Amino acid sequence: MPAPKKKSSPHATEPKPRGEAFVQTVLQVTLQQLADVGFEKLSIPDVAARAGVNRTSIYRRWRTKEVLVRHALDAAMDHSEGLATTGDLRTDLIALAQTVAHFLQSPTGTAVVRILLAEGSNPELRLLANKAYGNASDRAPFALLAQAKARGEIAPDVDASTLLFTIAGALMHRVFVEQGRATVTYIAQVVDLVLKGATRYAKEELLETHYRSAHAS
Amino acid sequence: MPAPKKKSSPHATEPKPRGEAFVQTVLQVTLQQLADVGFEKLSIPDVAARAGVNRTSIYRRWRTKEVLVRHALDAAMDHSEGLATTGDLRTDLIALAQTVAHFLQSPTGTAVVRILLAEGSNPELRLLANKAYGNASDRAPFALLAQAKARGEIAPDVDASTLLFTIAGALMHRVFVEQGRATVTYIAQVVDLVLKGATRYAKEELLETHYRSAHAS
DNA sequence: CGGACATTGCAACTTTGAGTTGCAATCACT
DNA sequence: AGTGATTGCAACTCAAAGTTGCAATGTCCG
Repeated sequence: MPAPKKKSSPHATEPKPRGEAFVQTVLQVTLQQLADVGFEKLSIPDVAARAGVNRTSIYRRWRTKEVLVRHALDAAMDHSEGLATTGDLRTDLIALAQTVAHFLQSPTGTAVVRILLAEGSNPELRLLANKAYGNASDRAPFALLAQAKARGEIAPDVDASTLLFTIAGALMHRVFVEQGRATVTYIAQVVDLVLKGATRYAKEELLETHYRSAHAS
Repeated sequence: MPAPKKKSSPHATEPKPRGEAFVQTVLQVTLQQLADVGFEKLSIPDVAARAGVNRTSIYRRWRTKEVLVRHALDAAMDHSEGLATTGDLRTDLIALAQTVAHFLQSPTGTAVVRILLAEGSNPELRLLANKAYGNASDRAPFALLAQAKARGEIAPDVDASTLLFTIAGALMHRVFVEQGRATVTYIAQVVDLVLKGATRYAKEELLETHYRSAHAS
């Protein structure tokens, strides 16, 4: 008997009655609320009201606020998209930064960052938020930089995490502190800054350096 | 409301009774509490208990939590230190970043950032937090960069705020997301990254660019 | 010194909002 | 149709914020 599920009977022994829609609605609203008012101000009665359901029903499924939020975040971060790489470092970094920016500006991302910053305690929640945060950009970025470094495209003494976190920090500052949009233009500016440096046009100095090293050997 | 201080006697018309010490204690504790539990979880009864005073007394002076926090922040950001500049851009930027990092890691700074990120609404509070944030580094940094740009030390198309906010964002990420210390080493790394760029050693490409621009037209 | 004024503390009260429980209504699936 | 599970509803408990009247204490000034 084809049992992809848990029960042997072919008919749905795991009935997804109105319950499934219920769960989805509540988790959705929880995320929204999380982004809007933050973790601390989020309350189950509020979520219930906004979701158009009764508090009691929520309390019965998720005993506490923490559990509810955990499940909401869990459900929200299932879709980890692979990061397509073109081989051009600048292009790839911009694409990556766009992914991160998109995440930061989404309800989920906002919620996650708020938890990360405000919930210094609550190790369980922090862990989950960290997971969600890391999930948005996985390990791929590090591979990206390792390759670039192997190609000699970036300096060997540049720390990959410093570079990535600087970009991420710039985006966070843009979105949350300045409360501005992280446009493609802005993202490109940041990436270019970090890649080429602010002093990129001091050609004389660079040439000098080159000649010196060329003549030295 | 302002106390009726207009007395006929020329002596201390602004009496500082036990009230002054009271105010200072409460504001101090408020700041501490703000950094410890954040704005949302902060409650006047808690502050009262921690300050060893009665809630009622606090309620009478500051009607709401918002007012109390506003005054606490106001009192905390009086000392704006001038930024000494040496003329060397890298040195000055590192010094500046250290000031910012120091602020971010202080109770006041933590509180301010938490408010900035969590209190997207509350325009009044946000405004004050912004003021406190900006206060940590005033306009001096912009002058710094303007001078460097005038000297041709940095590229003319580099946006000053992008550069500064990228550094600030990197520090915020370090302190709040990674929850690590912003050491001098790390700060120098970030500043160097932003100034020189990750691709600083790709001499061939830079030379190529130079030759092209030299031979072209 | 002493009396008026202001400030703080104290205790009891009201209010608000989270969380709980028993029961009726509803839906799903046999 | 009937049975079991799920949701809604209404009334409750409980904790903590905020309020008020009054007593106690300190300060100022004649």
